[in-house]
Amino acid sequence: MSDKFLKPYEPKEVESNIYDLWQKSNFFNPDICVREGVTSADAEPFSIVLPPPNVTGVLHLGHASMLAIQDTIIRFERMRGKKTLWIPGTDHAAIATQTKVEKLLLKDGKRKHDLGREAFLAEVNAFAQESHDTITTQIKAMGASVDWSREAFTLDAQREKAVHAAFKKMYEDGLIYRKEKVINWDPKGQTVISDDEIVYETRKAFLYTFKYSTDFPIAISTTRPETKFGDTAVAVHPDDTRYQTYIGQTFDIDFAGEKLSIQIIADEHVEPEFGTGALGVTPAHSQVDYDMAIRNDLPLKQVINEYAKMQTTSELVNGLKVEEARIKTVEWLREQNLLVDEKEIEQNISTAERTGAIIEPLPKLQWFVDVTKKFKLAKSNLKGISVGQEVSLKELMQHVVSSDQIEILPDRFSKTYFHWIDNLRDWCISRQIWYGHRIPVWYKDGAMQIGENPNDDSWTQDEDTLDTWFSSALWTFSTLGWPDETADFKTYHPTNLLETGYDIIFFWVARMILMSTYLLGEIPFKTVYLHGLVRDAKGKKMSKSIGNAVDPIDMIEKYGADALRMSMLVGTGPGSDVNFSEDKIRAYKKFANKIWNATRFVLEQTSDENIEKPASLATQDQAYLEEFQTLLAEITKEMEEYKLYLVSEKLYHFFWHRFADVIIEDCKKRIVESVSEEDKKSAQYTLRTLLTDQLKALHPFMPFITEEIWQTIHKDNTMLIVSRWPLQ
RNA sequence: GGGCGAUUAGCUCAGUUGGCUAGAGCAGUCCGUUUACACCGGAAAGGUCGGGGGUUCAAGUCCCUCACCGCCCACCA
Repeated sequence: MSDKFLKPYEPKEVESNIYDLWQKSNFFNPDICVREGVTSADAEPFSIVLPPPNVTGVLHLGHASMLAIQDTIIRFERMRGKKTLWIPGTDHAAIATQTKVEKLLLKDGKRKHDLGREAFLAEVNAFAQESHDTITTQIKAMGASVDWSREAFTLDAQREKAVHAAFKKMYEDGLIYRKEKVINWDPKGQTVISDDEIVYETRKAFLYTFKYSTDFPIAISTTRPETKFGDTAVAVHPDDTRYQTYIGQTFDIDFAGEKLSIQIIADEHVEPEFGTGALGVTPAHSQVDYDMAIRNDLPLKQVINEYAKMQTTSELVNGLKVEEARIKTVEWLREQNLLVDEKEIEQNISTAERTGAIIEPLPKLQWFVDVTKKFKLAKSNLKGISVGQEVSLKELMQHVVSSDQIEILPDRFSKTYFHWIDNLRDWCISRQIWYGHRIPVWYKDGAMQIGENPNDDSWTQDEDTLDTWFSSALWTFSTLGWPDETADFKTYHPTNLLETGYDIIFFWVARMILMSTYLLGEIPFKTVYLHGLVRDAKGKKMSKSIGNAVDPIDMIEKYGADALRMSMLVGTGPGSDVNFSEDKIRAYKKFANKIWNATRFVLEQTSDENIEKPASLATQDQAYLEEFQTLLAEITKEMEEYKLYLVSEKLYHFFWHRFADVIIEDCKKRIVESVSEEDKKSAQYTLRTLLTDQLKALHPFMPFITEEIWQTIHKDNTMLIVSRWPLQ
């Protein structure tokens, strides 16, 4: 027996060595597994793409949980003999990374526009590289058996090729278009953002009721009087008896020096019970009003610019920030005796996810993906939709989930998904930032070239970049070499499992389904496993600014990666948030030590390296072995259903409370008392077999300690990582 | 306004398709260091499974309802 078992288990001394050993073996790469004969060439493939962490900094416990779940599943399938591929990578996370670097530069007094596009991007790339390196180290520390030879980045050359190909096809199918529309403008980030990047905040606001002028017949209500300089209509409900006589009339008004031409229109969307039942329509500065303007053919009048400042002919507010203009306007209304009422109300205000700025709706020329337009599907492996069939992107997204071609775990998120699609508007994909995939469109004298670089200086490329989720949406197949027809793509797509957080179901999961079904006529993955958020001990969301974020590396240093992994897995079902508990991690460190000591005892009692199966096993031993096999059968089924929260607990329970507490104690007695040589041999064989099989069964969950023990026991250069799952 | 989740031992949480005396970690009580393990073992204690109603031979588990907490979505300005 090795002397190392005489001391308590010390994860720090073994983990990095074991990871090196795995990397040297190249068994993370399925091609090597086939070459070395541990996986058969015609084995069933099993693939997962790692949700690429943003290169904005370091990994948090949520990532640790994600890596633990995926690695456990991948290791299980590898041990079952499948051709197993887990692709790692990172995400450039356009807005998030750019915002982060801008903040860092500002500390040195540097601004992005002073640097210029090229120099600024060099700064961002340097930051991204550093962040990438840290992330890579962390992924390794968790024991993740990803195939590093296939690592990808959402902004590298191969992924750019995919982005261009996707953009081109969508443009040619009329699904990508450029148009001036009212969009969500982030005045702080100086870019448009999509509907999904808006975060609503509840705030107190005043609802003002007033008339534009003394001779205007209808009072209107608004929380934003300053936008009224841009009004082109007043809308009332068609059935509202109070205003029938005015419908269709137009009023010319002097509103604090601004000439307004207000049409009275009828629109179903006006709520007669709210305020006066009359709505001042500001088509250029409200999404709702814009839609109303389109329906009623109203003119747009922009009075607020990109810096959230007024641009009016009214001297009263021109050049002021919107908040100042609001105060001025209300003062003016009061002086003119036009203000009828003001009251405090609660209001949902739109803010930008990344910068926190209040969104200013503005009319702007942007690129969009049309989600409702019908087109002919070019390729299809989808059940229920044939090649050439007319569908919309919305319908594709709905169909593959409602027809169970994609299963979402837990199931309740399917409902959330469908609801999102029902409310989905066209996806704004252009951004006025520098970091990201530049829009693959080139202009020259009014001509446009789409998707392919003309490589000619007389053409100018579009200044904007793409929404970061555009490239992420291609991830399941861009990582496999698409648009090239690679062997990897043919073998590993669709992927088997997508494991990610429920908070990005719209941003990412839905967009991947959109792109994959549209471009390939294939689902991107068969199962979506959504994990919850890791919160702090009190249930608060972890964040760096609050200072309650826990670094997984600290936990690994203290307790070992195996303990951290187990603590993230046991009892944590899909979709439920977990509160961080250091006690829980500590408990699994003790478990690792328990495994260590039980091994020591078994080795002491079974000194021969290879214990032969005795001619006859004691009845009791037979029962022990059968008990474990029964458990294994149960566990194997649950693993296939991704119920890791049950399996991990059951393995823990069996090892400690059956094997250590009962079986070892029983065998110990029989070996020490040695009633008969036959019975002793039977007990020894049982101990050894149960230990070995449990090491195998525990390996996907606690890969380091199990491999370390395996390496110590076996001198034949075999590795636990590619040993066979012990179910007979 | 709509939808969803949670409510189980002092604390943090499991409980798989309804089925034997409801589990784990931590905290806490008593005993134990005769050789696997004090990062331990043994024993005891602790729960009207949020309230109420219903279905069933049987409910923490299914249905209805109420309460409280939390999350997501939404064009009442």
